Amino acid sequence: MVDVAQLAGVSSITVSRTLLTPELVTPATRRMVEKAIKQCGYIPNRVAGSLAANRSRTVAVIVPTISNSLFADTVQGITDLLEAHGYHVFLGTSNYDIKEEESLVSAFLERRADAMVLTGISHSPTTKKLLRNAGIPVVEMWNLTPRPIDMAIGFSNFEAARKMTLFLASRGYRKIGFLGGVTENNDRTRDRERGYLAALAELGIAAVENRIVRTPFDFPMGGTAIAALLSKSPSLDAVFAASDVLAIGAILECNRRGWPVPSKIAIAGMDDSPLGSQLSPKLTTVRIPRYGIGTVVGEHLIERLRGQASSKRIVDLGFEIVEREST
Amino acid sequence: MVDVAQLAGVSSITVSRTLLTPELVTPATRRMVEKAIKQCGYIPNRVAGSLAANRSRTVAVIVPTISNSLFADTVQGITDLLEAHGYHVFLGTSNYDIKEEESLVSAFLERRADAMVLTGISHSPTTKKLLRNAGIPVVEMWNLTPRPIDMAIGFSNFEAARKMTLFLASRGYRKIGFLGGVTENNDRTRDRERGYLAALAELGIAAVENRIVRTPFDFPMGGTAIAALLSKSPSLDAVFAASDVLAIGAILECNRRGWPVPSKIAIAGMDDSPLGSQLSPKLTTVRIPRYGIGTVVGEHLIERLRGQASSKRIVDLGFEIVEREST
DNA sequence: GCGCAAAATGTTAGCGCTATCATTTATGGG
DNA sequence: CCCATAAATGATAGCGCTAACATTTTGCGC
Repeated sequence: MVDVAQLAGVSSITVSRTLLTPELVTPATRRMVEKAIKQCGYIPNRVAGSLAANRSRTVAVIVPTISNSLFADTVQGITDLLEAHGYHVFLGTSNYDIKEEESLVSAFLERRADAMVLTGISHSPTTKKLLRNAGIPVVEMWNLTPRPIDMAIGFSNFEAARKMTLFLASRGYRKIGFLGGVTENNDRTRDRERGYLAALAELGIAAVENRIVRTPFDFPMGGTAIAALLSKSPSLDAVFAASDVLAIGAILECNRRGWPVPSKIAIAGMDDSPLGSQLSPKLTTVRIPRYGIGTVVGEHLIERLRGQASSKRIVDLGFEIVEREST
Repeated sequence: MVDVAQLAGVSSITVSRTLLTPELVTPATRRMVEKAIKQCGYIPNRVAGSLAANRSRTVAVIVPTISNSLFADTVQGITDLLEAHGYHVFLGTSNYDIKEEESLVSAFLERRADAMVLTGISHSPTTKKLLRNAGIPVVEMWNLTPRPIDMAIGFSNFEAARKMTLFLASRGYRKIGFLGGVTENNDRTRDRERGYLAALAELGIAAVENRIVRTPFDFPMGGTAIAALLSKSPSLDAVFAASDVLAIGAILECNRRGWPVPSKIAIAGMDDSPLGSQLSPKLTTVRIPRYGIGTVVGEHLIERLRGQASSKRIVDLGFEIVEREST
């Protein structure tokens, strides 16, 4: 930077200002400096800048996985908004493990991220403590809680599952099974299971443990799980899967076995992944504002990073049941 | 850090050493310091550390997208290896746009990443210049080139497509269409198209432009594209899709329309995405060492970051044709 | 207990930038 | 043309850490 300054015949602080606050520099000077920067091939050192300014212009986002494209839209939404405001988004994946999440949070805090976005509301006590002490904006997304660390932006996974179960009942299905995720450390899938059970209770249908299967989220497991479910409870007339991945795997397994969907067994999913509408039969599911969560998270962070008190600490973005052919 | 040092009754450099090179500190002192760290809730400032040490213990990885789970395994492979060696992986997505890639490269260089991993071998001239001048290890992955910026680790997309086309011919198919990606800025899909054409030439089959459709990689486009292809060239007996996403979309469309696969039309894909083996019919495809690419990239980077000259600058990890039911 | 090498710890300077305040230069009204 | 004010630029210090070297302590053979 000193080289650039000399070449442009100004002091280094003017170079710094040309980069950070060009409106404070006379256009003529600015052009000189910009020319010198190009000539030197100067690449600003943001590590030094972050240290001096005590801010990194960096926001960390932690999602459980990127193997499943579920969170990709949300990350895109966050990125689109924040990059437009000069922030850089760093992505980490926790593999649905709160210990891994904790170590990511530490890593990002050590690198002085200006804000942090987590997926879900289940975190280790250490994670929560670290974030409360960090004094930076924190968003928990994809689920709601009355007592967020700082902000919660998402939708009620409980209500979504409850409504879908009630919807299945309204279509005449009574023996409704549940294909759930592994609930440990996954509050979204846990709330979805709770929603399913709550709906059954409202309907006066007894919950039966062997109508429930819990399995990791991947396509083959969806197939395995529905086969297991129907062999345990052959009289089921519908299955609600806590994730489209499982629902799709289940439909494909039914196709392979020649079981007609929905006449033998109705299948509903959740998340509205793009593949669902391509299957035969097309998948009934719950649409979630995946990209919207991202943009709203971004907007709130920008507000807070500008020092404004955020308008709302808890934002419910809702969901929508999409009835297609599989129910 | 000064607080920690005082509390532990040592100098700050000892605290630093306890964190960086604990083997240089007496166990007793180490325990004191660790206790003091815990007591203070001290979080090391790696921004300052990076500035002082002139290294960030950070590796940047740029992939085209995370919406398609294709690259997720590779990223996981890189991450698994590098985290084990104390490096942190930062992920960026370029959306198949070399200008976006360029700005990501700048952003990562400004943050002084210790190494950089790019997907593919097509980059803007500025990107290449920046990276050559940066003096850090650079890997281009998922494709090969005789003249990499620094290292290339992947497989020959050309050969993979050529072999698959020849394979289709060996099964008796002669009128083979091609479902390609958008070749602009995507060297992998471009090489795959070239491989398809080279195979046709070897077979003495004339390439026909209306047996080729190029489309963005998503499931619905696979369906649209195969319908378009068969309406333009109804006599096709096979289609080779440059990506499983398209092949899967195509098979689902055939299922919807009641077109039997492979008896009416055979369909082959490439990438071996997990969904392919769940479809009816199961998808014939090319298996690619997705995770393996990641680990090999990681290994080579570690070597280089330790200052060793890398064993090889170009690594061909190969591929494998997986014949299933769709051909 | 002495001397010496090795191990452990400390001192100092400086990484490259920006915040803060100081200074210089332009602007414009009387 | 002067002075008050604003705009533009500069000097200086310091962000929190580690590299490099300096010093002290320990261990050990004799």
